[in-house]
Amino acid sequence: MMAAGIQRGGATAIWRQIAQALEAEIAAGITAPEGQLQSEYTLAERFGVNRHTVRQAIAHLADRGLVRVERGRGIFVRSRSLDYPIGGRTRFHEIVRRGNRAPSRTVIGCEAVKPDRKIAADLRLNETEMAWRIVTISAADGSPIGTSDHYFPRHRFPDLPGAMPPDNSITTLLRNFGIDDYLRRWTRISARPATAEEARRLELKRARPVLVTEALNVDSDGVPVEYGLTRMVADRVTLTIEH
Amino acid sequence: MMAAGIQRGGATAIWRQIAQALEAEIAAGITAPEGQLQSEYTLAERFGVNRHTVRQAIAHLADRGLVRVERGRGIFVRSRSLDYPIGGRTRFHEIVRRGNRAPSRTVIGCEAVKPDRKIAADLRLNETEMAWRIVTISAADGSPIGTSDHYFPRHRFPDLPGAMPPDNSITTLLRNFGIDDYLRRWTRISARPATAEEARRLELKRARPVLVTEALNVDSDGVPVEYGLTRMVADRVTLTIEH
DNA sequence: ATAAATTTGTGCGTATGTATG
DNA sequence: CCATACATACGCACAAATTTA
Repeated sequence: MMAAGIQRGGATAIWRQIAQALEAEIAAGITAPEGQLQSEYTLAERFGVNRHTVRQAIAHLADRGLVRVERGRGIFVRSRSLDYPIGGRTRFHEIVRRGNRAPSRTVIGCEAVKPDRKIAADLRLNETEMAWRIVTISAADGSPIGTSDHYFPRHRFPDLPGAMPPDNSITTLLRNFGIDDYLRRWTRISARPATAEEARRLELKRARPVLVTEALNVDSDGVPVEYGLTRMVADRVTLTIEH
Repeated sequence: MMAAGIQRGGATAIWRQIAQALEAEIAAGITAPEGQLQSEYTLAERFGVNRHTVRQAIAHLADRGLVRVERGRGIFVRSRSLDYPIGGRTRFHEIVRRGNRAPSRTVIGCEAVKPDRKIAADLRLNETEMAWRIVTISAADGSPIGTSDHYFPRHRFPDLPGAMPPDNSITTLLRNFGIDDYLRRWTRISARPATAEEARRLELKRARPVLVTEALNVDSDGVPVEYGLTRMVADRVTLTIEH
């Protein structure tokens, strides 16, 4: 039984000392984000205490959002999530760069479709008009952040697939059609577990929750130019809004 | 085998006709929100098609968020979720009433606590200052929408528990302390599966996702008066933001 | 497909030290 | 000094979820 720096009968409770020790290890990067901690049993042995005492410490860390406990699997370090400000000018590449991470976007599909009624209404398309749908995966430092369906009115962007810039930036794409600036008019946010397909795209092992955001972008005249349906990995982003 | 209005070899695929038929039934309220659809096998028999064809239709409805498929349990109609606008003046009671539903808030806990460092910083409290924490459950038409931890600086609200209005409205509570108006400065949004305790409070059967929102409210002088941590049932609300 | 092993969740009982009245 | 309450800590047993063999 190695005490491992634990002081019994001192002023601070044993479980608090353990919580502090584990927090320090996480802060120091000894246990990486999304990495797994030792099991409760192992930690109890290591600190020379009962498993309940370790559990008390872990519960405290979980409450504070530092770790995530999964029954039957283990204890995992929560990765510091990307701060994703949503506002009138929301630009994926800018946001990720501001978080000191490298943005990238992959196009996994591009086709002309007859849009859903609701989407057509948002884009002010009539029954016969078509839309381009571009399906993408966005990542920060290579780790997938979200997958999006972008809809554009086809009549305004005749050869959209050919105008796609190398970095797949929406901002650059719209600029190629003479739209120098665009604004986000509204955003709707909900959440649900990822589907199997989404889990595959976003490199999730299980059906973790995704934040589902719908947003409408308009040009400087207020005319809709893009409708986007994005599913973001809830564990990897925090949406922020300044009012 | 009853065809039940299905046209074979027509212009529209059979699965689309089935999807439309089911959508119409949901819209007409024949299957209530959160109610269970017939099983895939039963539907297949009813429409006189193969179960795979029904599955195609159901998958389409699930994609559009009209139904939720739970393996081993069945197909459930998603209840039309409450539109919850988030902005500078966000008031729970007003929002729910605007959705033509009856708001209610239950207090399940009220105590003086030493706030977390992060919360203390947001409320501009020093190490020694205490905060009131009021734990509530908010509901629309009796159906729980979310559960919140509200933090208030104690020095500014000496006898806060005694000043709680009958309807537990935060707006009225603050008015009782001379704060006629307050504004939301920012909101942070993430999502995760509900904990067991949250599932109990929110009347969820399993760990469905909750939208976790943190928000800071300030008075007309910009001084923080309330920090709120709310966990909302993702299936029952859609957050909306106008930019 | 099944079984075994691993890991967390929960409950009960016991014991100790500290603070309060 | 005693009674009570509370937080802390340990031990054992089993349930439930997940992974591995």
